[in-house]
Amino acid sequence: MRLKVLPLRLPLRDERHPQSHVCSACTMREQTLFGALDDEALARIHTHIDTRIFAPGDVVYARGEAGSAMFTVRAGVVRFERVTEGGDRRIVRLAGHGDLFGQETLLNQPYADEAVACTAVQLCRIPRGLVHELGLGEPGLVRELMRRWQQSLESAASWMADMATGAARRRVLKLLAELQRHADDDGRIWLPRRDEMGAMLDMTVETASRMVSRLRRERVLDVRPGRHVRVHPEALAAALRELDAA
Amino acid sequence: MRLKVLPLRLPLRDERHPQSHVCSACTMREQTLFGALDDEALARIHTHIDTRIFAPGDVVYARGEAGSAMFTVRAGVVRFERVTEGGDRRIVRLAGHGDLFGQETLLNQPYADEAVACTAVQLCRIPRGLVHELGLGEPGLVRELMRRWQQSLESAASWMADMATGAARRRVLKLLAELQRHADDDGRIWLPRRDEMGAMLDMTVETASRMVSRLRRERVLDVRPGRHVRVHPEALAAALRELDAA
DNA sequence: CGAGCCGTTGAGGGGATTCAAGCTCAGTGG
DNA sequence: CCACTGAGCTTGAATCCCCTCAACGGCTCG
Repeated sequence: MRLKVLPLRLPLRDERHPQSHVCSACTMREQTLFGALDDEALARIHTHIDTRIFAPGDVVYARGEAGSAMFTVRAGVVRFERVTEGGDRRIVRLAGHGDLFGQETLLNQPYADEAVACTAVQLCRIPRGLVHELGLGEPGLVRELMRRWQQSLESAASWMADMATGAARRRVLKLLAELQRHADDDGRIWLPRRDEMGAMLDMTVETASRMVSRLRRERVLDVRPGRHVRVHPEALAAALRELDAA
Repeated sequence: MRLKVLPLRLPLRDERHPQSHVCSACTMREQTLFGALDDEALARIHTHIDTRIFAPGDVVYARGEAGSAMFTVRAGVVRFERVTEGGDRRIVRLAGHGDLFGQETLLNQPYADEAVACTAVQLCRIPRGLVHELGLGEPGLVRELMRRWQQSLESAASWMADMATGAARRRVLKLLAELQRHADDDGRIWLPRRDEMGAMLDMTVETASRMVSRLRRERVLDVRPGRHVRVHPEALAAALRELDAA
């Protein structure tokens, strides 16, 4: 999956333009944390927000790391892992376009999970100092932060209900439905490696492979060369309906 | 499990005492949302916080309900359920002593899960108006709120890693370890009904029963008449270690 | 071109579910 | 007082789904 860098009307890292200009020109402004701020508030920002690119498999941060920034997903998919006492990793949720993560840094807490890029990923790195700079006095910002926190919580809960419940086939179908929400503009989705699917759905690579193969035979999944993967939405919906009927 | 009402130095609902007196006398003050507030701030509270009692099985609120309050657990255990499209319920996490839940009401959102009392439960009902009354200007309160949100998120993620991973025996052992954290003063724990364990751990009642029976034979669990259940901490720890070794 | 990673498929075994029966116990009403 | 009932728990037997172990093919890369 190739990364399409989202357009900014102004160049990044251009010293002639303070951060506020960059943010106010951001194509995602309405969807992000600072969408709630007016230009006047944005103008008070001096801390630097920069855009960072990660390749698939890159670690954004490690669990337990004492970072000092949180992140907004501009493009791509990020996963959050932790390792059980038994020693095998488990993926606890995903983040996609518009999602905020790493908020725990605002509380001076170390990161709770390991964040890993699934696809090519473009992130905005938001230093925690920036939020303090604006102050928690900015009510719009506070509210927006809370909204993000609740969103993460909701995402975790529904991940629990969808990806950790029922037979292997059901879980794989639910995962595909979720991945479809993160599809790119051409309708292509990121299909995890089989061992990654295993870590998400608590199954072996072999089982994951069998499920995928079967879904390909059933024309729910269309895997074309070069990791161009497509889902047939109707077929997927039909398969899910069929499960619920039983 | 009988509910021991936590002592308050001042009576509840006594009109002669404004809310601030009740809160400042609260035996849990340090652990709760308003622990961060000083007496001066507390004095500004006029909205009424009351204590509510629920019996096992009582619904605190339903999913989708447009409530107007959040809750702090003073005593007992609360569970959060949702129903999958297939129609079976799934418990996504628990809350115990000191935990805050229902925060989404601050965002004017309907409750995300159904909240049900597991044991006898004593809650503080905190109307959302109260937070607005204090204003989001109170930085200590905002920070405390964020901390709670992060706590819920962490709880959901670790629930995912513990209760939805591995073989049935492992999941049951992890559940017991979690329940032990919510033990009462006498060291007794709440042992869920078998179908409730099923909803937590995604297994059938029969499997849950078999696992419990086996743990009783192995002297990890001590079930005495009248729902007085005790865990042998060392035996439990040993059983968990044994799993991780394999 | 061999090495290694990733994916796939098969065979066999084991763990969880399914189906079924019986048990305990609290509540109810004769 | 005790039979009756139903809910919750337990146990057994058969089935099935998923894991384990194993082999193999395609692909990339040194």
